[in-house]
Amino acid sequence: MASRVQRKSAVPPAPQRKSRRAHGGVTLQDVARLAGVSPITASRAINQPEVVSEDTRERVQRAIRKTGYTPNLLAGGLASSRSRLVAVVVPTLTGPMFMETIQALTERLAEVGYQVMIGQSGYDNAREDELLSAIIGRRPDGIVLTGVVHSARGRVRLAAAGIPVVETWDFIPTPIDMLVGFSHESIGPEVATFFRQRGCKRVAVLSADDERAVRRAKSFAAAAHALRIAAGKTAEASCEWLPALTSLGVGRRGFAALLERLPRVDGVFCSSDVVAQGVLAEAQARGLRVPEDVAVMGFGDLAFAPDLHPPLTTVRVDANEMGRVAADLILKRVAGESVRKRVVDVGFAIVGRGSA
Amino acid sequence: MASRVQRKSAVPPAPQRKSRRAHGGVTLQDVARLAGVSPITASRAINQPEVVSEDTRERVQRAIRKTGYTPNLLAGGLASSRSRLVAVVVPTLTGPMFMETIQALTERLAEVGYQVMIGQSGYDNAREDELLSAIIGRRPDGIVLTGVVHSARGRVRLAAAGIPVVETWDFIPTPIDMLVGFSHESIGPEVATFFRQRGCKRVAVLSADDERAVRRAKSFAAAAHALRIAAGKTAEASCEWLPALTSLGVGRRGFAALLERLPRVDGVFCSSDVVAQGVLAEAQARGLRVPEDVAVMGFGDLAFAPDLHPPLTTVRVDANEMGRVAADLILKRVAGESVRKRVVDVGFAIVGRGSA
DNA sequence: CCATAAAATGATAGCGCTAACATCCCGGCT
DNA sequence: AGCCGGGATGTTAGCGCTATCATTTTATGG
Repeated sequence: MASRVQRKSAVPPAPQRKSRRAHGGVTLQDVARLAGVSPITASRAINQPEVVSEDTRERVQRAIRKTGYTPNLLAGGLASSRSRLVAVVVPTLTGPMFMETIQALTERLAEVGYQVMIGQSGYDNAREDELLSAIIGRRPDGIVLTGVVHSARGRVRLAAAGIPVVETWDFIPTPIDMLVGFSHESIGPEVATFFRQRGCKRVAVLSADDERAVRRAKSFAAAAHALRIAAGKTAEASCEWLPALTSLGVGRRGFAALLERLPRVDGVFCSSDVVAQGVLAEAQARGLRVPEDVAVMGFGDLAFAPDLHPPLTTVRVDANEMGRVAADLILKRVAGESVRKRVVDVGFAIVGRGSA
Repeated sequence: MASRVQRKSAVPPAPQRKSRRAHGGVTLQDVARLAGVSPITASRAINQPEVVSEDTRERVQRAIRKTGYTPNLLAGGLASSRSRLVAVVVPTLTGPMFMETIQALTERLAEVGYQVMIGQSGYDNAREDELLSAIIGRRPDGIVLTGVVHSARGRVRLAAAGIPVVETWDFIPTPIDMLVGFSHESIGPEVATFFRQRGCKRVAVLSADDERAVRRAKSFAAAAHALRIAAGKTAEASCEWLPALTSLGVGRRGFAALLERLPRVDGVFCSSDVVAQGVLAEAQARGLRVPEDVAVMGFGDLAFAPDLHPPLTTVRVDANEMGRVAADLILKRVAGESVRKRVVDVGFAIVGRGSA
């Protein structure tokens, strides 16, 4: 450490350098001093307990308890380039669809000391770039996208960031990195076939107009048309669109509108169980019997589905599984293991209950 | 640029010191070099654009775009002790109750470049300490608790951490720091009075057994008893308890159990709209007319409440407002302004609709 | 008893950024 | 000319932690 220009004149005895420590917080340094070891040993006692001696570990633990030390994960993350953070992007927090996935993800990650950061993309792609900056800037160890579409620009940025990315709730041929989801396009034909087996002759779909719901709806309408059980003249005519943020009321009014247009409809595929619940309510209010007059199929198999009246027939997707697998994929990557199966199809299943 | 110590003996040409830069990431240094300014000036161009000259700002911006630089917020947070992170603790992610608050909070904070980190406490207090460590370790600029509780030890730790804390969804005399919520105890009497005005003679409460719901239920039962309109012999006997994680089905079966015990009940206060929905379903299945045979009151005024059949009378609390105010309180604190009103009561309101 | 490997600990130098202070530059005023 | 004020920019030194390598201590065997 060479001093600079001045050398003579020992007048300023101590430069009394600044200290930015405003926090008054306890640092690893303090713990180490109290335990009588070097900071790095204290660090090891915390993060790799197996490499330090029993005795040392004890002393450090005691010092931690005495001082109430909480490691600064920002500093640790900066030094080790492991932030122990995983970012999740959801279109919206309200709406039970993705919550289960996030919950499973959060729990799995919490087990190994990881936290989850949430970003809301909204259903428009406007603020997306900003959101990406916020996320990438935090240098998370992984990013989980809940089926969000992304601009080409966004996809490139994500890929370039060198952060493990898991896309969920969808199935596309070219994921940014990894993917765990299911094919929305495969659902339509299966549901259409199910309706035909149940004897429906004029089915329609009541769907939110967010991107994935639209794909389910269109594949359904096309299949129904091909099977000659579509209620409308064309596939498109058999679709009734709802705003992306659905609720029971939206479903209810949507069904009313659908009946207006296609009074003889005898089967409805809904883009979510919430919408289906609205259809059930409207049907009941109009004295339509379910499933005799109109069969109703939901999507999601949410908690309330089996308790509806009649119990809701619906398409189940394993939201939990997606969360767990997404967590595992990221953790595996972080651990340096290479992931062979970068694309996982969790599939779906039609759960036949009373409503169809 | 002074070379260092060695001068003679050019044998070891370069000490070839380690470089931990595994990321290959672009740093502020790179941007600064490209823009022809010092790193600190580049930093200012980003964070305090108003203090640098127009020309410099432009050059830095261009360099950022060219390199695809994304600031490392971990490093920035460490250096400035401002993490631009706010942690939220919820009992559970599923369940729509708190989501609206978190959504509002997230949106407000995103506007000013803050992110939200989520922690799940679960309804038991076991992992709480671990969760607190994880949160405090991240050095968030604020912590939002949905619901107070928390072990004495936890409260002390939070207070000691020196981080602004906002408790929400409750109202207690001695918050850790700040609070925005409403009094659960005040709700019971108002609802009881409402039932009496509606002419109910034998009311009961069907409630989840999480801490705050219990307080609402007990205050209601006590008030109903005092008004002599309780269905049970004692206040406690007028309560039917449900597990904390409620669903439509749980509410439905809970109501069935309640009817078993108190067949002549003519008014039910439910701990959430979801439970109320179950009650409505069960009533319908049994041919009980609502509100003629039994009046039903929910709690939360969730999105579906007005669309139920009959429309649900319920207690509304402004979940959005709580999120917004919580965000504002924290931001104000972060900005160094002192907060005079550290306790905000957002109140509640009974929304009379068809079910009671 | 000493060589040798293995285990435990320590010294050093950053990770990428910003606070605090220092310097420079330029116009305006005496 | 000389000095002052203030805006723009630069220098220095960390923030609190850990990767890397160096050193010390301990176990092991010949």
